[in-house]
Order: sequence, then structure tokens, then C-alpha cells
Amino acid sequence: MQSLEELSARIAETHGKMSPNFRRVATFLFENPDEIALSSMRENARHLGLDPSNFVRFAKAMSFSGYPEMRALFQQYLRESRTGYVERAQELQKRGQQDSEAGLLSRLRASNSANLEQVFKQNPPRSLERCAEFLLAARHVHIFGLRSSFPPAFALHYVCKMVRHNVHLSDGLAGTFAGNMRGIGPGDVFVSIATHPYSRDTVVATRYAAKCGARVIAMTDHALSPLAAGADSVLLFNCKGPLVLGTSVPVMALVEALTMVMIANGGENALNAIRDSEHQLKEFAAYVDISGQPIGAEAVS
Amino acid sequence: MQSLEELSARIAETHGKMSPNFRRVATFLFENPDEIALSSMRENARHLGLDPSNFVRFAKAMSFSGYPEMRALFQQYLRESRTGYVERAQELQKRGQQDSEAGLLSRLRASNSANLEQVFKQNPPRSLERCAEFLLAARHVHIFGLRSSFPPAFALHYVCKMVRHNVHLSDGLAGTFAGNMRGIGPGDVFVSIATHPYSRDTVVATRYAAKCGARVIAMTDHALSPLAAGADSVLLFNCKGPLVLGTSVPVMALVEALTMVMIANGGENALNAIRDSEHQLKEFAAYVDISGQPIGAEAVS
DNA sequence: TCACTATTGCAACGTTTGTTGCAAAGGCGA
DNA sequence: TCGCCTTTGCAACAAACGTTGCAATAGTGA
Repeated sequence: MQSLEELSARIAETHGKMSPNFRRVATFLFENPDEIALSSMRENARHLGLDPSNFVRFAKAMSFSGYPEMRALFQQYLRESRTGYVERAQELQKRGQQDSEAGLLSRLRASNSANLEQVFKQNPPRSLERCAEFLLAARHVHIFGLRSSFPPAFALHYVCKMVRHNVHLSDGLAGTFAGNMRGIGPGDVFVSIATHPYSRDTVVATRYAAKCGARVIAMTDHALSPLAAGADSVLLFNCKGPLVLGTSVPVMALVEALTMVMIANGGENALNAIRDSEHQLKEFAAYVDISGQPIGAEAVS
Repeated sequence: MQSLEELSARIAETHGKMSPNFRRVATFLFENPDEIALSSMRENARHLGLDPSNFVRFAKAMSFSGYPEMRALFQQYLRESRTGYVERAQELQKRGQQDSEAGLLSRLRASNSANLEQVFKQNPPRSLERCAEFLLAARHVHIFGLRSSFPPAFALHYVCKMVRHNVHLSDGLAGTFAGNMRGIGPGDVFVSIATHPYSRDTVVATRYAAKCGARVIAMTDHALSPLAAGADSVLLFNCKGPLVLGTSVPVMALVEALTMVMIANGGENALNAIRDSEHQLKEFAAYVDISGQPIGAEAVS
């Protein structure tokens, strides 16, 4: 018995022949897997109104050496993919040899779905609205994200720039951090994006912005992130998955949710601004259709 | 002390004046929050080579009544980040009854889910594997994506660069397209990313690359896309959603699926390359922990 | 009905946990 | 150098833990 999947199969197979109490334990396992991992056996027994021994006997009936061995599975599940790059990559390769390529991908898909759910769960509409208000009311908006956090930063900047012109993306090109942030102060908004391990520059810049009196919106992966400390608003997302490196899918979803709320709250102005941007790009023949011909005004879909 | 945020602030505030061991404990908290929740105090102490009492004293120094009270915060956090199916379903129903803001967001979420499903449906493992082989065997890899397609291009480049050094991202900085692609030819791979409306530069560059004999991987939104014509491999994704502008979430998922397959197929070499990248970043103190201190080798868990 | 078996709570066992007093070690100013 | 304060490991403690033998109970077949 080495995986939750095996345990699940074993339970399903014997569920019909179980005693009432065993059945209650089994049900509890499925409905509260996190509690198995986090709470003690006795606590869970108390919560169920059962004697602790039921849990021990259940574990042994499932051919574990004891309860701790069974619980270890649930703990492992909870911390799955929360290890370092290297370990995760090794696991990835192991799995790749065992399972088919398709299995790997389906795991990725499952993790994506779960992470997306979490983004919407962890960040209530109120949080997003609050951030959107900050952005719309800001004198200047600075967006900061490095390395793997650069794509979402760029995406946020790309959209914000359409709605408002005073939006700046710090890409650190040729060490221009300081220059980009010159003059930041009260009335400005600083959006910083980072996940563990946190880039030094991002942390420093965020603290500097806060010190200068700017409002700070932190988009990060954990409430304990150095970005979250002292931020005016914190938006959370998960970046853990079966990938070797963190996934950016949830951040992107979060960024897009934020921009959507911002545009919705920005009224006609925001919509018109976007329409203008689009039109301008077409004017400059930035886009082409399938034949390679520039898209003219009449070709707008 | 009732929340992780408060704890975070308290630690950040006193981190400078902490004793060496306390600092190690603090660092451990931030880098392994899950282990605090899941493992026992003694286990974590063992893992750190520290006496258990350090943890107790640390908790008390942070004005907890004892270690369990501190750990409860971490457990609660882990619990909340992983809610059960039932709660999720209930919330889903609630969402439907809520105001328009939430309605918009739930539409966004639904569209995200659907698009993600489609990414995995439209691109069978075989396609991804084929692309991964191209990338791993290439002499040089060029990645091209502009505007809203730049984030996924950057993300792809960021990961590929860890595995292979001969990967180039065309960002069009100062009109350097042509320069970046100089010398492209047989044995090279050109990855181009674009959605409707297609950037003129991307189309031109892609055709040029194909003409030079490079293999072309097209990541685009439609089989009829100008990128798909003449490409050696086409990966498709959807970019339509309730947003005014297209969504980048599906492309990111596609990019990450591709990189995952690539790493899984890359063997020890890919693994070592990532290990090197990671190490190099820490060498240069690119990352910090909560206090703003560089993450040194001894802090690597 | 009786006898047999499976089920379950109880109570005690040894283990591990979180905790704390104490003393040794280390650092710093006078 | 001395003396003081902080830091840290050690060892012992109570509490909580997982575990198990035993007896009471409930259920089943003859």
C-alpha cells in the first residue's frame, strides 16, 4: 500500500463488507483527507464520536503497519509538489518512466483545474474590486515582476496600458529599476508579483515603494511572502503543480480576472480606451490576416 | 497573534535582532510552512540539526502561548488552501445567486476551465512529444511572440533556457528582429506564438524561418492561422473568453505542458541543467528570504 | 433457544510530543 | 582580565499520542 490510489481501490473493493464503524472511518477518509493529515488520530476519532482504536484497526485492516503509515500517505498528498525544483523534477522523470505520457499530462490538467478553482476561491470579488479601484484611481501605476513572474507582469501591463497611459512596467532592462521608480509616492500604485523563491530586487523594490507612500498590491503565492508584509492589498495564487518549475497559469488567470474587473468598473472610458488602442494598432498595420495583408478598418471583426 | 500575516510582520520586524538559531527557525518557517503544519516540532528540529527547545522558545518569543498555537496557524492555512468538493460545490451555487461582479468572474472561471480542457483535448501527447523532441534536438531554438503572445513566449524561453543554452527570445527590442534571427537554418527550431489578429512581424518572421530551412513549431489559435501554414508542428489553443481581450491562460497551460514533456524526456541532462540554473541564481543572490537576506547554500532545504 | 463469531468500548501500556529548569558555552563591555 | 548577559544543548517532566489485550455487546446460524 504505497499510494492513495491503491488505498482508494482497496477501500472501494472492501467497502461493502465493512462493519458500520469501519465504514464511517472510510467515509471520513474520503470526506476529510486533510484532517487525517493535519489532526491527530484521537482528534478525528473524537470528531466522529468513535473510539480511537477504530482508526488503528482500520489502518491495519488496510494492511498498513499502523496508523502513522496510513497518515503519512495523506500528509504526502498534501505536500505533494511543494518541494524544491530538483526533487520535483526527479519525481517527474520517475513518473514519466512509469506512467504514460498521457498520465503525466492528465495530472497537469488536474492540477491546473484545481489551481484555477483556488484562485477564484482565495480572492473574493471584493478583493479584486478593491485592487481595481486602486489601479483606476492611481496617479501612476508601476508593475514589477521578474523571471517567472515577468509574463503575468507583462500581461497586466499590456492591458492596463490600454486603459490608462500612466502605467509602467519594470523589466530591469539594463538595470533601470531605480530609474523606472523615480518619483513614486503617495497616489501611486505599485503592483509586485513574485513567488517563492522571491527575487531580491522585487522585495527591495516593493519595500521601497511602500516606504515612499505608494499603495502596494502584492500578487504572491503565500500569505507569508515578503511581498505580503505591509501590502495594502494581497492577491493570492498557487504556483505548485507537477511541473518542475512553478506554474504561471493561475497567476495569469488572476491577472486577467483583475483586468476584467478593472475594465468593468472603468465604465465607458475603459472600453473606449481599449477600442482606441486596437484601432491604433491596426492603423499602423501591426496585424495581418491569413493572406499576409494588413488588416484595414473594414476588416475589423 | 491570530494570523499568518501578523506573524509575518512580527518576524520581519524583529528578524534583524534575532539570535542565529532563531533566525534559522524563522527562515525555516518561511521556506517550509507546510512542514510546520504536517510534521512534529521535533522532526523539524531534527531536520534543522537544532534542539527542539529552539522552536518552543521561538513560538513564545512571537507571543504565542506555546508551539501548538503557532502550528495551528500553519495548519489552518493549509486547510483553507485546500477545501473539499462539497464546499466548492456550495460556493459554486452561491456564486450564481450573487451580483453581476461575481457573475462576470464565474463566467471567466467557467471559460478558463473549458479552454483548459480544450488545450489538452486538441493537443494529443504525441504532438507535444514531437515538439519536445524538436526542441531537444535543435541546434538553436528561436522563440517569437509579440504583444499578448509575449508572456507565453517569455515563459517558454525562461524554462528552455534552463535546459539548453542555445535558446533565443525575440522581443523586438529596438527593432532587433532581423539580428536575432541571423544565421537561422536547417537544424534550428523556430517557435512562433500568435493569435488573431496576428502580428505582422510574427508572420513575416515565421515565414522567413521556414524559408531558411528551420523547423517551425506554431502555437496559435486556429488551424487556419497564417502561422500554421507550412509549420512542421502545430499546437492549438483557444483564446476567446468573456474578456474584451483574449485570454492567455490556455497558451500558458500549453507552454507548460510542452516544457513538462520536454523535461521528462530530457533525462539526466535536463535535470542537471535545472540544478545548475537554480544553483547559479542562488550564487548571485538573486533570491531572498523574508528578512531580505540572500538565500545561501545552507538555507537550501 | 444456545453457541459462536464479529464488533466495539474501555483501560492501560509504551512511545513520542511539547515543555522547562539548569548548567555550560559564548559574546561583550568595563 | 573579570563579571554579566545572552544563547544553546541537555535532561527530565507531564501530556498526548498510537496501540493492544480484554471484556462486554450485538448479530448470526443451527
